[in-house]
Amino acid sequence: MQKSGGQDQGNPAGQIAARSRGRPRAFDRDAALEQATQLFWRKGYAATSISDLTEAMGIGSPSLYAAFGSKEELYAEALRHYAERYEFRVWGNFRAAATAREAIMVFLRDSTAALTGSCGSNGPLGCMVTLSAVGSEGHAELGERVRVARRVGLTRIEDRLSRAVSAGELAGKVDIPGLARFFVAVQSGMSILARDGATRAELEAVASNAMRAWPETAG
Amino acid sequence: MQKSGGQDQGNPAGQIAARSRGRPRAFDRDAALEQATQLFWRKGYAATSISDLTEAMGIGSPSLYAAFGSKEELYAEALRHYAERYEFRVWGNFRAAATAREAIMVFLRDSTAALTGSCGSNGPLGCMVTLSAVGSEGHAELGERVRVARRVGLTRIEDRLSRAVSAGELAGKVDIPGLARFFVAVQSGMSILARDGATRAELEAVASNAMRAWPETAG
DNA sequence: GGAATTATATATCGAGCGATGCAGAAATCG
DNA sequence: CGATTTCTGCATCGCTCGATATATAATTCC
Repeated sequence: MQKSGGQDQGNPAGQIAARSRGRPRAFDRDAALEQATQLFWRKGYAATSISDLTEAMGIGSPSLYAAFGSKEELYAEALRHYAERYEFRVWGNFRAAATAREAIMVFLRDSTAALTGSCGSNGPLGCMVTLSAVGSEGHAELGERVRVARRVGLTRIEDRLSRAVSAGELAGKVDIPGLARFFVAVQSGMSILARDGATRAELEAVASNAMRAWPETAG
Repeated sequence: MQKSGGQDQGNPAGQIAARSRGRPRAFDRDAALEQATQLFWRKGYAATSISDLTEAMGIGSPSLYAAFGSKEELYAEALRHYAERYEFRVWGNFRAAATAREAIMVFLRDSTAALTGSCGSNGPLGCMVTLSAVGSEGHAELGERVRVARRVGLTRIEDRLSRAVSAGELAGKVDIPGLARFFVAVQSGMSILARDGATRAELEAVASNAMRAWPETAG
């Protein structure tokens, strides 16, 4: 439908791309994308209008369409931006943890901070990916992207738990996908609690309770 | 804004109201409300248009406005309808359970069926109340109704757990609001998993894992 | 039957939606 | 410099949104 090309401004390593000719863009594309992301994050896809976006981004609609193509493409790029800019708050320490149990623990604990905005983030409450309902709103392609993003988290946990089985930290009979889905479900539930105004301390209690479900090592 | 009165057709006990004069309504109001409920449930408030609604309900827009007042009022009534028509699938056995532990267990187990449509329900996947984002979409009053509905579930569990403390089933030192919020979070997370296509068996595994977090009676 | 009352069907309403056409401004290239 | 290229601001496109005015059909009351 759209001439998808665009200018591929998203260069891989933050480098300034080869200078194009013609009039230069008058706004900071990344800053505008950040504003759009937060708006989609807070209000969802359907309830966010182009007017809302252009006002928050401080640009006119032709500039928006020149830089991002369409509302759908902008949302897709906002999802990418969100993953790059915010997900490390939840997954950063997860990767570095020595044991799977600690990994899950910091995953849940860091989530309490990220979801309630207690980590210095200026973002809205809850997780943009978890709370997105764009797939149910009649935008199948975007919905699939969101589902994939959700599945990434599940797979990360599954992989970490599988490694724990190999390392003897978990018994081989443990249902790894089931356990992984449980922890993902807990974090998803925390997103909804956060959006309803739950405090970080309240989410900490949820996380502590969830950790009690950790399988007995039966040592 | 609107002349809110209407005809108060929702009589308390399913009785047929005193026959009004004039031309009778040509459609079944409850059946139409059921259709509207399922549409809001599946697509959300913002993404559901009046055209969608009138088509699904099989009526013209003037009939919709005569019967329900406005889109917002229709959504509010759909929430009420949803609570009356669907919530017993999740909470019915909860009330009858002998112990708090069994109550939570059947609450989660019945949720797996209700959320995946495995209970003979023809409804969409997931919970309409849990997954609603109407409050973030700029409709504060509806958002508050949804938040209240979500809080009802939390309070039910809190009350049941408190009774369990009184009955000696749980130790007095247990953080009841925290434990209640944990189980609510698990069920909310199951709603999102269900909407993403999780099977009932997968949700059963989530429920089983969650039950392992039940506090030790330390007998 | 005739008057009064109420619901429906058709055809819109103004507003806002997502998206563009166009002319001018601002840069690079020769 | 002039030619070319690209972006921006203004105005607006066609469309759909939520919501109604109007005329007609269907019922009750007398």
